[in-house]
Amino acid sequence: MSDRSRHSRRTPPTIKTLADLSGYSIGTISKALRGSPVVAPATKETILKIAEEVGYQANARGMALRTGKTYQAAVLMPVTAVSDYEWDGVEYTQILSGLSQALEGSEYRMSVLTIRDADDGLEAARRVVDLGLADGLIFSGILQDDPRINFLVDAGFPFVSLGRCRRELDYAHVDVDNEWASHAATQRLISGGHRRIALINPRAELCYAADRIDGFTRAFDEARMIASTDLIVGGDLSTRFGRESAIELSKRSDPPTAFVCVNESTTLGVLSGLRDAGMTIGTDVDVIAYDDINVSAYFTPPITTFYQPIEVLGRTLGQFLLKRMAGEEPDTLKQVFRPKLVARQPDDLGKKRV
Amino acid sequence: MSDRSRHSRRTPPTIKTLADLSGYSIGTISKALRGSPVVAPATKETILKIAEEVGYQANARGMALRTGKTYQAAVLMPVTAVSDYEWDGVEYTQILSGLSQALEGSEYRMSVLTIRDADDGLEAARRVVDLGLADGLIFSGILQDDPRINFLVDAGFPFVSLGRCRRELDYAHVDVDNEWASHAATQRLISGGHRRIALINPRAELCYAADRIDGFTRAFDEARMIASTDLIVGGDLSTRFGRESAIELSKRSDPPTAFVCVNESTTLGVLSGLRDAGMTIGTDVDVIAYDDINVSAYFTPPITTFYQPIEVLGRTLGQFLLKRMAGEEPDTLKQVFRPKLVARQPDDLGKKRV
DNA sequence: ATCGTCAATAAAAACGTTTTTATTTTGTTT
DNA sequence: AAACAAAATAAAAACGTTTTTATTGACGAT
Repeated sequence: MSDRSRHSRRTPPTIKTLADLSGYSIGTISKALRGSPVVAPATKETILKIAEEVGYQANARGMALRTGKTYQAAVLMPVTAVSDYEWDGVEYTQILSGLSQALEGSEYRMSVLTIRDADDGLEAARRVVDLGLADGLIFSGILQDDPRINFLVDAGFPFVSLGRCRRELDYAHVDVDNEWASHAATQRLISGGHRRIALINPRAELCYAADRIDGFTRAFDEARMIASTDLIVGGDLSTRFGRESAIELSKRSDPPTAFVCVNESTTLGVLSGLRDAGMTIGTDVDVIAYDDINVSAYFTPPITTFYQPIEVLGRTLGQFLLKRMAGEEPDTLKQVFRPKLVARQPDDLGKKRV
Repeated sequence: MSDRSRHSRRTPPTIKTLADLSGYSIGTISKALRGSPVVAPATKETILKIAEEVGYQANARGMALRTGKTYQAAVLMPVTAVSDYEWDGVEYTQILSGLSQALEGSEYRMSVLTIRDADDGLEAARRVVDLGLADGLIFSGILQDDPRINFLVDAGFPFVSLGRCRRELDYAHVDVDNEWASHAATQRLISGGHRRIALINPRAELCYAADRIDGFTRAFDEARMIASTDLIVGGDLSTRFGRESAIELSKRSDPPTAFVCVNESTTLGVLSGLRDAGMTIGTDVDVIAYDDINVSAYFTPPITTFYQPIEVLGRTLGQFLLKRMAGEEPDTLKQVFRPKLVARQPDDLGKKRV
């Protein structure tokens, strides 16, 4: 044991080692290991046994060179240059975690490329495709007309996006039903008697910003009311943005009585801003959030959220990507998740105040 | 342009293309590209010009096979199996971000391997070394006697750890001065008149748990007081753990008047737990935290923290790893950061209550 | 003039696979 | 028994590099 491990550290066994040991040629060894049907069952068994014995592990670099594959799945992870803005991207831990679960059994590993913005993302996607850095790609932060999607569809390169852009293209994706969630949150507040509702939204270029506005206005339309579109703000999803937005909006002549927030980071900021503006949650104002890292329950006070475990999205992304890399067509690889309502407040202040 | 790009999509230029185009042999091309001094300056220039013209990019797989290098830096990222526990690991986004900044100019890319616990981590480290999955390794969550460090030092494999174990070994690392931070926090509370101070700590196996206890007790020792070691609790660093600990500790016959928390996740939980226990921060109890994702300012109320941008740790990890992979010895590649005190509360309740 | 030295380059080997093509063996058909 | 097909395996080529070894030509010293 100690002897073998010492030997194997010296030079790990290759296909050639197996050839010498078994007497078969390296071609036959290769076929046996890959389970090709042309090799006789008895031979295959012998070879596998020897491979097992010497602890043979295929050399990824050799395979990569010959096949042109990398056995890597690349992920584009957004990072912001602004350094005092650190909640940003926390959900990526969950995505990577889910992704790695999906990739677990497969022979694929995960490679992370960081990007600063969408242009940077396109650049990275180009590198992945042109240099063959990976066999498949995952990314998020989809724009309304996302250049990465256009490029990759055009190049025929396997990818799965978290989010969908608004162009009619056939590609694999996973998404949260933002239109639905935003509609449900807004509707809940309208039912609670609210008329002036603020929507704390992502930047307008992002596709799901539009989805959320759609759901928001639909809820008002259905109630035959005028949507408070003047209370929609968009920005980076930082805690600071949430805080500043809340303070700003509260100062208006006709301020909101309720907030719909797009993620937990902004929510924390909104709560902080409202506190400073002298507003008390549940007395002066209601807040509904989208819960991305499951800590809304611990906010002061706990607030109503829509919850969708991001890890599940990550896992689905991984499963879809594996299928896509195996050659499956994108048309069946599309899934939109509906987050679950977790009601922690009545959210009916609107009634009480009237 | 369109024509060339179409051509390059067909078959990207290789060293052989350059050989044909220039009339030199592939060996000379290779040497010219790598800047070997044996090739004549004029020749080198010609070759580089042609390479530029046809947009030559070295094939990573070919290089990898020949050199045995992968040009990948692997990161072990911990993920927990428990799914409703999602704050966990948020700081990894920052680490990856910093790391990628350091790797930016280099030819190295970043590969992420997820691990469930320290054993899993050792397993992953073994795979990286034995299969040559990467040229260097980064990991955190160091145990008091960490098997990964022992293994990698023994194998002579380049790595940098975030955190240091307590064994006398020579290896590159980056760390936060937890002993100092914990001491400073405790001392501040003692100066504020507190005697019964709780320490919300990580699991005891983790090396920095011991560091924090050391600093905690040292502060008491220096004040010639008995440390409230009965108020030290350790656990996973979840929000739930913070909350449950706070509730539990508040119920004791001799409860703490102050808390020192190890990260923001537990802090949020502690605040939530204290609220439920009917305790008001700044009136009944003081809390000092270690700020990892820069949101403590938005807590209710904002609390005093020790702040160390994790991205900086990540960047340093990357810089050290590059040097280590370039063959530099570990003895100069060691750095311990002292977090910065951000005082947001007087933390002197102990005086007022007496 | 001849020999070695040096510089520049070419040629060949090697890294570990997979895949294509060639060869051998076995069994079946006539 | 000859011819052929099928099955099993061997041999060779290829993927794109780097590195080692060989070759060529020019130059200076004898």
